[in-house]
Amino acid sequence: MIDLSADRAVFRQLADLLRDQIQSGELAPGRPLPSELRLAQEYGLSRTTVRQAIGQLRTEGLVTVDRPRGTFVRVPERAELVTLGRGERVSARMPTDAERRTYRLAEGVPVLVITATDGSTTVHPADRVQLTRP
Amino acid sequence: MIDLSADRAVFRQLADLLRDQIQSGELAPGRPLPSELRLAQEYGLSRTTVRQAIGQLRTEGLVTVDRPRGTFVRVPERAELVTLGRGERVSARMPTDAERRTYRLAEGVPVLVITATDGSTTVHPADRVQLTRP
DNA sequence: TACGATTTGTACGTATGTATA
DNA sequence: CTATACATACGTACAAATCGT
Repeated sequence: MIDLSADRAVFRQLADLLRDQIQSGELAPGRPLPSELRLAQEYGLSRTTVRQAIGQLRTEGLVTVDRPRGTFVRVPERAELVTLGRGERVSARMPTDAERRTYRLAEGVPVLVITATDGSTTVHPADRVQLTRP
Repeated sequence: MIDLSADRAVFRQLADLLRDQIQSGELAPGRPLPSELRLAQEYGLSRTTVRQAIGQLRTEGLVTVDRPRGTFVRVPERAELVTLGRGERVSARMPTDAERRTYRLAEGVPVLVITATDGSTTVHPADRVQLTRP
């Protein structure tokens, strides 16, 4: 399970375990993770360490927190298709805290930035938009 | 500066201050942030709280840590142009921990995922690739 | 309505390890 | 060799919101 003497940090090992359960479907989208206290007791860790592990999964966009109801496996959003115009360029980056609030972005969700030929940019939440080239 | 009685968490207020200094150019790319201990003393906070603030900026991709040299304002990478093929679709997401290691991605950097018409996908670091539609 | 239990968030502290200058 | 700086991991305490009784 978790090897205290391993090179890899304990909280990363716990994140790995939970990520595996999510990606294997053992923890399906919408399902709650065990509470932080539960995980701490289960694995004999401090709550701090458990929170580090869950924090890792949050930054990866794999789980969302509904405080104080619990932490849940993220349910994929329905993505809207946006057509890319001729000459437009696409990049992606993480939003700032302010952008996250204005776009109501969940944690661990990047934004797609489209730059038009005139230099103007538009920003799209990456979990709700997919770009197409017709 | 920092208002302990404010609604906004102290570590978020500190993150806001530092982010402002970065975005205004007061803290230019490549420049080091004050050390965690320094910031803690400067603002009368615990090192834990300072680390939370810096952690926020790390997830936003604004700073990188070169341990134990210090924490630095991220220097933008030179982006390679990748042409988008007909019918291809683009999305973005955060990499897992394993992907970050394989692609040598810095923290807070998303990946661009291109899905071809046959369903195959290719992954590009979002800080080194920009997509074009000719 | 009221209360208590649960759960996550914030903030503090300590100690130790590791790599760099 | 020493000092510095970030990483990990433990602990405590309290706040805030939700939920069931």
